Amino acid sequence: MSNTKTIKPTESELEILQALWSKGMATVREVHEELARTKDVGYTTTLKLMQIMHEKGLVKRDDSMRTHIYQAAVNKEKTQKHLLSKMIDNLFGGSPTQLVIQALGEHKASPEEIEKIQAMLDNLKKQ
Amino acid sequence: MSNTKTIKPTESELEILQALWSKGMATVREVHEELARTKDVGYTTTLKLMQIMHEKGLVKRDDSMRTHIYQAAVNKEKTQKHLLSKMIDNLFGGSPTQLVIQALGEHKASPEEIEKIQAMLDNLKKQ
DNA sequence: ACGAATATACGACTATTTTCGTATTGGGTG
DNA sequence: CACCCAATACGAAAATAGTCGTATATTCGT
Repeated sequence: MSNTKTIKPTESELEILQALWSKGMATVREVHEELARTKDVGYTTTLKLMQIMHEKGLVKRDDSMRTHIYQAAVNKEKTQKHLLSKMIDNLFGGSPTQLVIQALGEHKASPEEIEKIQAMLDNLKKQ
Repeated sequence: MSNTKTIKPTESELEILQALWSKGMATVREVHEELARTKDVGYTTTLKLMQIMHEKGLVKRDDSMRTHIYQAAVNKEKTQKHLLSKMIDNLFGGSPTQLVIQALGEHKASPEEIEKIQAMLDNLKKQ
């Protein structure tokens, strides 16, 4: 009960989370410059977004200094799984298998990767 | 190519598309009753949504009769692949394998489904 | 033929997300 | 110290999504 807080970052929030996941810790400026590479957006927009994310608990920050240092407060894998679930529900009629089949059918995987998945499946079958 | 149109249905629109994909053709009433099974929403809300989707070109309809008949105007597999690709790029560093692993790790698949995926992987390896 | 049921159209209201302008504050530099 | 730059705070507009009430039209049963 305590957790299971609905992780539901918006599209823009996800972009910021990605930047933070890859950087670990970062200032608003750094995150903004990362976003600005692919998107035309103002600095204060990024700032505001990150402030809102802080209120929502999506990011943590150290504001003991004038320039605040942010980091993600939500786990990357958890977030991935959550959004994956959403997609499975919304788009694949609740069937993870359908999603997997589509993903593998469309996007080429190397033999090594295929082995990796097969190993995982073998493992799953044993349970 | 008439395509390259950004397929970006909202969450509610996706629910409706799912109903239409499974039914092929359906009235607003039929779609609404499908949605109402899992969601508390008014009939006119569903109607309005479907009208908007019609304007956007997400659905087609035959309005030659009083009760209009709707059907999806976007292909299911294409939509799935499109959104899947986006997610792989945005959230899984471009690695479909990572996505597959997450999906299988979180969501239980039945032994039959596992077999199905394994068969597919075997097939992929042969190429 | 009339009333009930059911359909569409459409406007408007709410909520959420995204955007940015402007004010203010804190430091560093000359 | 005075000035300038970079940073945060904050309000509010703009854009998008979702909701539903109500008006109107059509069909159907009796």
